[in-house]
Amino acid sequence: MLNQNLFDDQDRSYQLGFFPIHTNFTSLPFWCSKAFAKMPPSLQVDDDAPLLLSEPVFPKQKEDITSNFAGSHFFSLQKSTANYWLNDCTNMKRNGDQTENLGVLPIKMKKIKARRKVREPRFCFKTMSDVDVLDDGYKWRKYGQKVVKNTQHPRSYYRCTQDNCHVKKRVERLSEDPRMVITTYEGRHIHSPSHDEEDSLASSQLNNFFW
DNA sequence: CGTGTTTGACCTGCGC
DNA sequence: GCGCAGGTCAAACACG
Repeated sequence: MLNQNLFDDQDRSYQLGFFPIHTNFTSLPFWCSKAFAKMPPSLQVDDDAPLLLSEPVFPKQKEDITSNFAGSHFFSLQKSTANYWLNDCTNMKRNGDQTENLGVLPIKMKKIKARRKVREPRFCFKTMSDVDVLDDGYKWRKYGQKVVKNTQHPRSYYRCTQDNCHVKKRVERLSEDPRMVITTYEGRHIHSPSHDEEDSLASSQLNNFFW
């Protein structure tokens, strides 16, 4: 298994996702639902600080880790039964056909608050963009739009168009700064990005690895 | 005609 | 239990 060292059956932990972050970032991605967990103070997002992430990039090939993301910080988010872990995978490198994590720095987060209902994992990105819907390689169908209280801009709801894939995303603009787009992903894709279908077979395992 | 968007109605979770 | 707000549905509509 590619990232075997990130799985722990005894602790029932599993990978939630990876965050390649370019060097010009001014804040870390944050776990969207504050009810789930809170980042440790050193990683908390300051709402008053300028928030800028490069567009969320989802590497399709493992070579992307060492090529396209060279010089970038690269984090993985892992969930166990009781905690969230943020691993710094910046020094990940290839070793033949195997990819291994080097210099992984697990950061233990606060205990997860018990929830009444189990939800799919969510990831939230704040991106400075003129367009609302960022190209993440997947095909989405809009199924709703809602004006959220105390906000000027409507929130749009999208579903992945792939059969049997139940991933959803919400897109809204920050009321304090309309230049910022907040994109929230919910769930995991069970397929490769739509523009990458020709090598979906070869990358299917990788896709599970990354998302 | 097929596909995607719009939008009002309806459903559901949550706080009080 | 009630009311509010967020999330979803689905019919109507737009467009290529």
